Amino acid sequence: MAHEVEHRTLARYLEDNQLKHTKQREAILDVFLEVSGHITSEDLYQRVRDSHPQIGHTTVYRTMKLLCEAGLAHEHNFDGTTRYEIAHEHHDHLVCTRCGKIIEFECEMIESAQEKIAARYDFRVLRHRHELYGHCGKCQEELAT
Amino acid sequence: MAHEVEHRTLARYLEDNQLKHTKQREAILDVFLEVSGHITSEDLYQRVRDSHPQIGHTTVYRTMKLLCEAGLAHEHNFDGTTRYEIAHEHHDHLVCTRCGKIIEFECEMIESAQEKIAARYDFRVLRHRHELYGHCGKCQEELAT
DNA sequence: ATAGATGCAAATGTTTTGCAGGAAA
DNA sequence: TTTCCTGCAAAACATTTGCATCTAT
Repeated sequence: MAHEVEHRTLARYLEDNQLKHTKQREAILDVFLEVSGHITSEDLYQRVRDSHPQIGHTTVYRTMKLLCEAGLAHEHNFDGTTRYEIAHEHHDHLVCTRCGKIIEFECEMIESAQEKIAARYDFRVLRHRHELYGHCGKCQEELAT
Repeated sequence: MAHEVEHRTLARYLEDNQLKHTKQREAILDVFLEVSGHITSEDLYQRVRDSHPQIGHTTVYRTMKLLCEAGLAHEHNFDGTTRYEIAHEHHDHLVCTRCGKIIEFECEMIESAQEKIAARYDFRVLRHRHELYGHCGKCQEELAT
C-alpha cells in the first residue's frame, strides 16, 4: 500500500474518535491520494469503482467528509461543484486563462494585510481563497505577435 | 418607480437585443435594487412574490441571468450558493460561514501586493477573486457563550 | 455483542428545460 | 402576427438522510 503516512494519519484519527477502520475508507483514501489533483465526488466515485465496484456514492461523500475532518483533504467549491484536494500548506494561485498554467504563490504582505482587514471588521478568518486570473508571460508574448 | 438609471439601462439592453420589456423584468429588477445586498435566488423570489405573487421562480432565474448579461448584476458563488449583487466597483468579500453575513472590503495594500506578485512571475492579471471565510463579531460572541 | 458503517432508495435543494399558452413588438 | 416570454411541471444534478443489513471491534 502506497501513501503510508496518510494511511497512518487516518488510522490514528479513526482510533482517536472510536470510528472503524474499513476497507472502503482505505480504498477511497488510496484513490484520492493517487489522483493527487482537484477531484469531484463523482470523478472520485467513478475511479473508486474501477477497483471496488461495490462501493456506493454515499460512502464516497461520507468518507471525503471524514478525510476533511481528519485534516487529510480540503473541500473546495468551484463554480457550484465541490472538489477535494490533498491538504498541504496554504498557498494561492495565479491562473492563466489562456494556457491553463497554474502558479502557486505565497505572500506575507497579503497575509498580514488580511489580518488587518479582519481586525477592522472584528472578523475571525478561518480560511480564504485568493486567485489571480490573467495571462502568463509566455501567453503575453504569443498574443503580442 | 425608483432606480430610474438602472431601469433605463435595462430598457436599452432589451432594445439593443430585440428582447421584450415585461412587467416581470421590471418588478424583479426593482426588488433586486431595493434589497441592495448579496441575495440568493430563493430570497429574491420570496420578496418578489410579496408584490407580484404570480411570478415564478423560473422567471427570477432567467431575469437574473439577463441582468448579469446587461451588466447590472454580478453573480457570485459563495460556498455553493449563488448570490447576486448590484454591479459596482471592484471589491472583495468577508463571508461569515455561521450566519451568512457578507462584508465587502477594499484594500490598496493587497492590490499593490498583487501587482508585485504578478510582476515577479511575469503575469498579467485580468481579474481576481479574494474571499476571507470565518466568523463575524456577533457569531464569535455567540460561540463563546 | 454492539456500536458504528454501508448501500440502497428516497428525500432535499438548487437550477435548468420542455412546452403550451400569453403578452409585447 | 410573429417573436419572445412566462409559468408550470418535470428533468437534471449534487448532496444528504432513513433504514435495514452488515462488519469491525
